[in-house]
Amino acid sequence: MFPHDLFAEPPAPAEPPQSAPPSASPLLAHLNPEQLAAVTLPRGHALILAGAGSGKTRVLTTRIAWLLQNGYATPGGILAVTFTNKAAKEMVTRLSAMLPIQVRGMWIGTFHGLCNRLLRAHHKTAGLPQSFQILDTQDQLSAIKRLCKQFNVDEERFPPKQLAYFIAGCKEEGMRPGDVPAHDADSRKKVEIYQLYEEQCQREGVVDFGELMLRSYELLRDNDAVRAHYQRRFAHILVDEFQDTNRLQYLWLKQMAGDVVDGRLHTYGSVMAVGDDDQSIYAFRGARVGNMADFVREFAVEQQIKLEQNYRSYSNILDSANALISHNSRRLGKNLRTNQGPGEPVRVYEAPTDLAEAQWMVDEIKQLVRNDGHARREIAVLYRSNAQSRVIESALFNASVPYRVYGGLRFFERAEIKHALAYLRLLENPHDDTSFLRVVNFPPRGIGARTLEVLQDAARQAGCSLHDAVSAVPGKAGANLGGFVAMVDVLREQTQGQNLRSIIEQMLHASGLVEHYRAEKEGADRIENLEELVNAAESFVTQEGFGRDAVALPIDEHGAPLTQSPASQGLDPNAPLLDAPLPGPAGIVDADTGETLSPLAAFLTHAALEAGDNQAQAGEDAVQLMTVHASKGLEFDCVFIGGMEEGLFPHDNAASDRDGLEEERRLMYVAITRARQRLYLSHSQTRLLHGQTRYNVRSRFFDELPEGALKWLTPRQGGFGSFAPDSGAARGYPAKAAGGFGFKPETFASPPVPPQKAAPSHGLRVGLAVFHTKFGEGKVLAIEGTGDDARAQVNFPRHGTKWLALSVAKLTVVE
DNA sequence: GGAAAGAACGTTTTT
DNA sequence: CGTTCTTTCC
Repeated sequence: MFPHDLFAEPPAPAEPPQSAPPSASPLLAHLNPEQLAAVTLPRGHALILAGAGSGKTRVLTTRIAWLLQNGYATPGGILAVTFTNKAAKEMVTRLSAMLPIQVRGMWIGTFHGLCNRLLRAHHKTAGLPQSFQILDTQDQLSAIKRLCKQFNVDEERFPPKQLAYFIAGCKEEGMRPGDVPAHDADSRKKVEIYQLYEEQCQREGVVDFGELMLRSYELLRDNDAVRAHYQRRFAHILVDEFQDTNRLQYLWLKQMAGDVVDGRLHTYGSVMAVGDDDQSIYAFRGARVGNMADFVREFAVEQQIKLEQNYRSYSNILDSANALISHNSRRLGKNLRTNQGPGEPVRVYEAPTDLAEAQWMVDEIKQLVRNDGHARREIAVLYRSNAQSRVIESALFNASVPYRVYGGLRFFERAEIKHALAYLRLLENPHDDTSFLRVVNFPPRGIGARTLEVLQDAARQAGCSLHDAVSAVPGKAGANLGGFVAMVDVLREQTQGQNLRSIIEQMLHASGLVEHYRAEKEGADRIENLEELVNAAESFVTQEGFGRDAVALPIDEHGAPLTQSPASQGLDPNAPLLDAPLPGPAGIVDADTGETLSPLAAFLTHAALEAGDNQAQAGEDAVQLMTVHASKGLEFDCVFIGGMEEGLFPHDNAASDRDGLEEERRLMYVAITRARQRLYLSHSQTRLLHGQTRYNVRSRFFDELPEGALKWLTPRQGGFGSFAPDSGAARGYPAKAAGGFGFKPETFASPPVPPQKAAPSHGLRVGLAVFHTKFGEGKVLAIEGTGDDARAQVNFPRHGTKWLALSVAKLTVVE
């Protein structure tokens, strides 16, 4: 443990000056005044509101470089947290380009990656085996399903997916089963399952993503010596994408930064949080924008800097983004500006069908490439939901335009890779029942559901893992099981002490995986992936990925820093900074024993925390297709945003409450601000969704864009556009039907919707104003189905958007 | 134990 | 409509 008196106080770093020094350093050249101010902030907590395209990452990395270069911080004193591995990598890359310093001593990584380091280092204190395995979302779900079967949970009433969501949600809020308020029978049952799930994970030595965060939070909270060590160590904590932090991550940061005494937070280092409340688009998975306000209050933040200069887009695009987002209430307030001219207008296209919309996109894309010389990789098509990509893909395919779809399965999530990893995990930890069950009969070796039931019963009776219960199963089934276990056990023996490559190769052979896929018709790709796994392991060992982890824990058994880089001795700004290899063994070090994590365990950790990228291959010149969410942080010369329709964007499931609608608007804001030069928005009157044709009105977001920045490529028709814009109250939208039909859809070429196969008996049309006895006046947004099944989506100013069965609801058309 | 037919479901997603 | 999971049947 860490006796307090053994903490050698690090040499007091010089205080950052109260006023910024002249930007003589080349580091600070080309920064605008706001950026410069942020980079050279004096000691103390700060919130940087960084608008889209305002040089956020640049500020963050330059800040770190500046602190180091001027001796205000040592590499060991830096903690920089991001959300994605990509962002962490980029920070490291940029930093190494700025300073000839080894970035190894710094803790730069994702929340989960850093939590993993903490837990490996202090696994005993945290109550975990040193080589605990990490469950990804898939693994977690199968663990829950298994639990439900074992305890006869009614999966109708408690769908495992929902339970997984519930458990993850609890952990994100920092709640253990005992902390969850449970007033009704249903929630009590859920909490009970949560409790059982935790016991199961603990027994098997596995942790899920939420547990990684929660467990390390508790480690800090409950262990004064550990907490004190890190608090003293990290003089500068920097957080990227702060608007995306959930409650638990905020609590974690607070523990890292200081202690609450008498209700007031006393901190050691300085926390710099960088974020943009307007780009908060992950509330649905627990992100709390409110953390920004809480941070300002609880940390008594005095320095708030807004980065509002945008270096990305022409002003027509930026004005559109600004105008749109101004319709949100509860903003911290920020307005992007640019020095560039207006640029091209934002083009708006209305298509009769989703097919036609896609065709229009393809035509425009071809022109952009042929006439304007844009690279295809600089053109992106963004959409709200993945289902929309299909039509666009086929249109691009038919026109032989190369394209690439982002998202989908990543490398380490592929079934064959997960199987291989399961075998490897069993080598590390035979009691990992999730992995056991995954591969016990894959490739098939005559172990069926019946046998496994018997085995699971036996294991439960004996209170042991499946591995240990195998001998309790009699007969031929038992023999088969015994064969499997023996194979894994022998493999473990044989590969002891061997290098990673040879371990994996032997596993692939002994498990029969390769042989199995060789016999399969579609197996060639899978075998290729398995070979790629060997390569991935190889490069993990040799490349810097493992090198970075190698110094994950630079402290010895007394808690003193192990890092003997010049940095930890206090940095001489004039001394040449060395990039010498660090002393000491490779691997993550145990804080108590000095033991290092085996390369295999480290690789498995890497596989769980970094699912591999699903990026387009560099060098490939293809049009980029992705969801708006996936586009965050990226930028393109030309951006198409399709499906700009009520029900899609804003999405049905989000448009009913104000918070949901505001998040949709932020999503649209993110989408718009991806574009550098050209922005194209489109919507379609009809769209095939779930096998049914839907009739959609164009999105209300069009009415929130500045008319002067837009160019309508098709005549505007009645719809949301003809209503008075809302007067602040999001719920009051659309205000009323007055003037809504000044334009007669019939006067234009496009057919009225819905098409008149047989005149619908209800006499409703999209866009009509209707009256409901209970909800009052509303506007028809969409109509689905025919006859008795027909239903209409109606927006009522005071009751929100509702789907009404026309055979039941009493609707009258308002003249 | 495995292939084939049927049912269910369909916002966004990183770790 | 298309995918994925489940059930069914051999």
